[in-house]
Amino acid sequence: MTGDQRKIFVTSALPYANGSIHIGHLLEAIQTDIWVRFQKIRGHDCLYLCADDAHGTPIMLSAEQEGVTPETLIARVHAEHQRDYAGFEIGFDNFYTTHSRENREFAETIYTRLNEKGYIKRRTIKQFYDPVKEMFLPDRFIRGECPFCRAQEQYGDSCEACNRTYAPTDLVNPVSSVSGATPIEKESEHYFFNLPEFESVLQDWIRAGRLQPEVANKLDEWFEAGLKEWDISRDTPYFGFEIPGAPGKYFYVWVDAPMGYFASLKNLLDREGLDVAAFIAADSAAEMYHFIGKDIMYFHTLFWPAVLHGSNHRMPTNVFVHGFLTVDGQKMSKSRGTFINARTYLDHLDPEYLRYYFAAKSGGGVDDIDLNLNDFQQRVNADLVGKVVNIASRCAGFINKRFAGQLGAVVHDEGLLEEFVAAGESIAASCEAREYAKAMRGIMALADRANQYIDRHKPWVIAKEDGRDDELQNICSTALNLFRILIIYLKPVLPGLAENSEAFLDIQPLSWDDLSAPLLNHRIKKFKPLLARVEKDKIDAVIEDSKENLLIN
RNA sequence: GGCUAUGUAGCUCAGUUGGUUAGAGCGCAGCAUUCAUAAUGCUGAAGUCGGUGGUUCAAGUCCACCCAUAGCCA
Repeated sequence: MTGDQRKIFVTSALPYANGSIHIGHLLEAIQTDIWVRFQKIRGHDCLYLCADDAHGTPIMLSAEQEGVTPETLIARVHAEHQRDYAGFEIGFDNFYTTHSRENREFAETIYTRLNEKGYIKRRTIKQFYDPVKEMFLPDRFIRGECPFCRAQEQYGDSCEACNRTYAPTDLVNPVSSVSGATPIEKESEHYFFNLPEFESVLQDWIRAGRLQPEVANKLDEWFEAGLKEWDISRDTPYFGFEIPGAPGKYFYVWVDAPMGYFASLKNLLDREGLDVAAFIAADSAAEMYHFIGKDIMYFHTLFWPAVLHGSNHRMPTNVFVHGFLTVDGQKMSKSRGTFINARTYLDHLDPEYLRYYFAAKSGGGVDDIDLNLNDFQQRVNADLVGKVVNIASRCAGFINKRFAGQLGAVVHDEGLLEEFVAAGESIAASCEAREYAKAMRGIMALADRANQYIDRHKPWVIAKEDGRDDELQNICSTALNLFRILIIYLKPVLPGLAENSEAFLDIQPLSWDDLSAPLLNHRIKKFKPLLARVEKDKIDAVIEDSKENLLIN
């Protein structure tokens, strides 16, 4: 650990304000939160921003269906999202909304700059229109027969049966899913962002950045196919920000969504009397990272960097792409009860289990991650309760009962303790690279070493022999110090376990700097179970409740 | 349909630029132990590395095709 303090800001993708947070969202939020907590515990200045993505047609229509204003809807969902994330110990520095004053300012100034530089073009296009509802229809609100395989009830952009894509006008017998009317084609003037003009800038950015190889490969494909202009406007009625100087035209939700990262940051910094420019100006020295799912790469690796560059802002330092979550090897399914909402999980299970399990399976790549429920239970119990917490559990009794909670004065095995401290380097490197699975394997290998150490010295035998009190005390104290080091390493993943452990050891919050200073001659508290085991019936209850939610909705 | 990925022991995953008998954890079996939330330690069984062909002295690792899965096609 050096004195070079980095200035970093990090985001998770904005959840859409039209539904609940589910474990798929949490995969990303947990991966991000672990990284942020890791940076903080290492002494860096790191901010974690997120917000609700509150605009677009689906939200407008949902609000209408409920008979409330979109503002009412998104305020309710915002509160719910905040609560759910907090339940999983996601430590946002700010969780804001794209429907905010700050975001409107960003959208307007960025657009105005792009327009002044000639990056915005206008063109009239033909689009499906619902004559009953009197609105243009997004592709997913048009349904019909697939032109290729003739499957019924397919969306306007692609067929779920044969997986092919097409234009909504190709659908056979199209129907508006808003009103049931047959849509008609209608002309409208749209605004386009001239993405192709940024090709060389983006190529440079990609070469300079350190994108994951899979991501770079995908980008190559898009470059080879040729970049296309991006339609950034939508016609009224639309819930969003109106485009300056264009009455009745609104920014497409994906235009102002990433700007929401900045809005959230600005909202936070304004409260603290700090200037957002230090983070977002073209010459900013701060690092900026986006954690996103593989489905929204295009927006974050092409549109967003181009928009930033075109409007005189800095570009992202990197974009970290992860895969999707499957449950027991399959897509999350409402009927199987594996479409698990954050709230449903929290009703029965400790968030730390999921945090650990996701960490144990995150390799830093774009492959999908499977939540295997059986493996989940066994892995969490074996690793966290059986290995890590057990170290404290099996030594604390001796210290408490025989030495009134007082730790020994001498480290019984200096070499082992040094080995634990030294392992921090590679664990930190893995965390930095988001290879949490590797980090967890390293930590569990240390936990094995600690248990072997206890087995080798058999405190329960020494305890029965006269005149060996110092030895007993020092062995148990050493093991507890090994445990303390493991807790430092696990703290970004398991803040709750860390907090319980700090209370048990009766110490201040641990940080990476505490590694090399062992606890000696120190009085600890009575040991209480630091983490309960995962019970099978609780997992079953989550699945059952997830099925029930299906019936209610 | 095109593209980018993924497919390794029952389960979840590692496998660097191709090179001796393919690794780990969980689970399982046996033994030991009883300090600990039936936790721990030791030993062991278990894989024709998705399939078929090919390149090579040598391929889980390279090439072609095929199959399955995920995402993207703005």
